[in-house]
Amino acid sequence: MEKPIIVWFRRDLRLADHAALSAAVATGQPVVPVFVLDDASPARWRAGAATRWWLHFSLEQLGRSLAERGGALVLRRGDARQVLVELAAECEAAGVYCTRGYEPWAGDLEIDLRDRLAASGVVLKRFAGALLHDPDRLKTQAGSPFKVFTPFWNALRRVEIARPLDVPPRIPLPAKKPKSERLQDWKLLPRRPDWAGGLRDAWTPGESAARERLVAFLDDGLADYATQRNRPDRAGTSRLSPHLAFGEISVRQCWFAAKSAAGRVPHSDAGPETFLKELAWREFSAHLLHHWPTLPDDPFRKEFAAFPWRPDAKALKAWQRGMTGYPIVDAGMRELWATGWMHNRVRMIVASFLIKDLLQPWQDGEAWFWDTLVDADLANNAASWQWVAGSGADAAPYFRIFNPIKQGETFDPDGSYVRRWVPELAALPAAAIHAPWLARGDVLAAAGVEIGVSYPAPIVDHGEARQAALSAFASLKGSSAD
DNA sequence: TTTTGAGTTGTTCGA
DNA sequence: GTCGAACAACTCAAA
Repeated sequence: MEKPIIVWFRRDLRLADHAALSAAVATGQPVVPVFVLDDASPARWRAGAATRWWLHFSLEQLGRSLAERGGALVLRRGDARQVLVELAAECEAAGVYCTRGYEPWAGDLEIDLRDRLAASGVVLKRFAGALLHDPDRLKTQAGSPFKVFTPFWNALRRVEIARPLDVPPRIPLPAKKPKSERLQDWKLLPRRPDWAGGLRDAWTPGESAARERLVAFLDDGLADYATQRNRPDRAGTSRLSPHLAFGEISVRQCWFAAKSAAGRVPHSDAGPETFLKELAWREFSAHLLHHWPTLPDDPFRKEFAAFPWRPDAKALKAWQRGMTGYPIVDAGMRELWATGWMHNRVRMIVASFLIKDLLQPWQDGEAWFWDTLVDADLANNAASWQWVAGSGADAAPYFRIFNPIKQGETFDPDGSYVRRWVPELAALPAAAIHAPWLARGDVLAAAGVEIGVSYPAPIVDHGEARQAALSAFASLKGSSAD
């Protein structure tokens, strides 16, 4: 009897463009697909609550897709290294195949696993698949990793990106099927209270939904993406982020799909170009994290370690709950809480508000996003928070402080985004909705709004907060380096 | 080695 | 109302 190959699924919950799975099938040997619920990652970066919700359904889908092709997904819990060594012995596997991970702990974990498997004669093979290109092979002419996006982008578009692979038609079962735990027993879904109703309404996890989302976006989002992506009141973004975060669709599939769609939109390439650039930002963040593993915890620019934050549990709580008194900020935070996702433009606004208006450490915002986002991705999350804080690679300059009123008026001009997520302001006219505390008394009364009662008064005065932030950032200048 | 040009997403102020 | 400059230097990447 031929020895099986174990395919270790991680953040690559798909069958298409899965090099490890395709290679395993190509050996002609039986295949044992396994997912290990691994809490070996540092406690701070364990899967958050929204991530666990998504994972449940994504695994359910993956199991079904494998079964349709003759395979059977095995679920196990524990330290992945130990679990995989045991499973390999149990089913007398010849090898373990997986997609390489780039989180700070992933490399060491894979090497350790390789050594442990080798001790019992089992080979570990790692395949690329999480990114467009190998982070160790995209360097400046001087041989160092890029720290600035534009040259990174120029270099990325010059390299050849591997074409996506097809789904293997059949997944051959081993003669003796290894035991699997039951997904329900993992208790990934919330109960008492079941807060996931908004997530269920907003999302369909899984590979086939991911592919449908991509097709729908190419059809009616891509052409106008460059302008519409900034409008939280419209469906102008791709909404692919959670699917990408779980690897239900690969970034290479997205890349090539957008490129070929671009050829069909000859009048303008701004939309496709902007989308490719966004994929490149994801890539840039992943490469940064690969080369600077402390990115999620420590400021990339060391002088920011001396920043005079003013940690304040009440301010943080008001921000988390969407009770800051700034409608565009509160709308974003409530959209996040309800659906596990927030529009990209609004992410920048709420992050700028937490960091620069409330002077809360960016790590607190990062941790909240990590727990609440269905698309939580260590690299994107860390790099983006540091970008807003000004402490990151190629970051926003410190004097760039978003004005939450102006941002609301520009990107949610008729207030429909705010009305949707902050219903207590829904009856206000557009002219008043982004700064209700400035509205005339009769306008507020007619809309049934009482500032400080039915909706909070602004937690800070933006003008004053802006000045305080500018001087806080200016104070860094003198206190450099030591 | 030294030099040079450039650097995602903003806001405010004054002419 | 519109427009350009200032906001702050500094580091990066390439020539």
